[in-house]
Amino acid sequence: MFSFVEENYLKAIYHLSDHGNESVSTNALAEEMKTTAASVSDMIGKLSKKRVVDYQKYRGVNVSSKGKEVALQVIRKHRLWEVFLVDKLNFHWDEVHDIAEQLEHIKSPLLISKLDEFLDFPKHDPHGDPIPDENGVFATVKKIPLTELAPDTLSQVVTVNDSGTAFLKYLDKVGISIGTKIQIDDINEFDGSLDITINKQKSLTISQTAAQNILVANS
Amino acid sequence: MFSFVEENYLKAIYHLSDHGNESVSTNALAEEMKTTAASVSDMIGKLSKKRVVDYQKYRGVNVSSKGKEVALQVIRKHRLWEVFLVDKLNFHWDEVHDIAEQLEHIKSPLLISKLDEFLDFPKHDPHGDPIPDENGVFATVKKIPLTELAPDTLSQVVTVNDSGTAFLKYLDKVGISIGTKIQIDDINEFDGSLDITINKQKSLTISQTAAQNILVANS
DNA sequence: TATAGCTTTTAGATTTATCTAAAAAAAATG
DNA sequence: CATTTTTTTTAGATAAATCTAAAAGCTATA
Repeated sequence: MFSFVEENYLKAIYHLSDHGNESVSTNALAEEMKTTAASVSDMIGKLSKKRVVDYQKYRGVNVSSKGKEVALQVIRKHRLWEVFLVDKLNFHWDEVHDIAEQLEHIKSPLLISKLDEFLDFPKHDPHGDPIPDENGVFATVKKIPLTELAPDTLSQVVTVNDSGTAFLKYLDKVGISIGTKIQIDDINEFDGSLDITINKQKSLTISQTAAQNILVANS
Repeated sequence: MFSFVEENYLKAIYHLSDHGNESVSTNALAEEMKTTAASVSDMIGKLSKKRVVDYQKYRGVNVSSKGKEVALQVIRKHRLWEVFLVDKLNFHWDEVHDIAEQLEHIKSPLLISKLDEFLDFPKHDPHGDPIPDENGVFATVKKIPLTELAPDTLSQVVTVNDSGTAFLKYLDKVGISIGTKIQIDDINEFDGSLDITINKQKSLTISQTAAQNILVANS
């Protein structure tokens, strides 16, 4: 079993190593964990003894395959709890990180599988980040512009193309953010604008230009 | 702020002292916490310095008014999470204690107030224990036999009178347990039997004898 | 390639919560 | 009421995670 602190280190190493692809320096990890290089050295030694990281002195550190598994389960829990907080408790997506940071350490595989079911097996968190399954596998989804989505198909916003302030401000105003669920109700042929429903609640019309810049995935 | 361990000690002292009414011996507390008297002595000294317990050497310990507040908030969180686990995630009421024991330490007042709302402001947990409000106050509810409940009023099972095996087995079979929400739909005059709906889902008829032994509170 | 400068590790302390063993205080009993 | 028994506290150690300060190892460059 791993302590909260050990889990947080594994998660940080996983992220900083770009999903385990490159090794992480002690200093980079110290900055991420808001601690000193000395503390990081200590902890890496400990994790290495537990065989969850690969480590050689002065050569940086990376997650081992076992460590990657642990990190992915923590990430899975974090993201599922974020979905719960936003979808069920009506938190805004930018308020949930710190709470999920605590909830991710709750130990109970049954709890997580029941939570997953309760949330209807979401594939992305409210920030649009993918949620690994119980085996640590990310669903591969292809992102398409909203203009290419088939009518009456439920999708979820994954990214936006145009990250200019004006566009983001517009999205915020109409209530679209990453993770928002969108369905196309009708296409207005004369100008290509779309009548859509967001989060199964609010209906509105958006221009073809806006729709081209909203990337969605079938959810 | 209090550590998980400190919160657990305060909760244990609150319970063993019968809601703060009598002082608790070091040994009793050691047994409850599954630790040694020496560890308890240490921790009591620490809690005393933080002014959350009243303590004189060799005289036992009790929660101070500040400590009682802390304990009641932890108890509130524990019981709300139990309601969530049973009502929303379909756990059985006897599986939830250990998970709630972890969830009760999550720090976020906003989370708890939103959870409370999401659960529809429950007054009792799935074991029938009352849930203190945000000020640590227990709702005073009067328990009445189901036979005396007004029709179409939502109530919640608090206790049962007849604790014989046969009756408990019957309740289990029809899906009634402590915490179950019950509404009376109709009273059959000729034999006093009741048509009821439980948890806003399932309808059934129970005998007058059974109803007399089910104690409910307006929820 | 020698060395200055940065990174990393080690050494030694500190804090929190625990332990065992021993001492001190209180309670029970003859 | 003295003494045995039980309870409680103190003393000293341990393990986890952290810190500061100093030593050791890399690396870039002059």
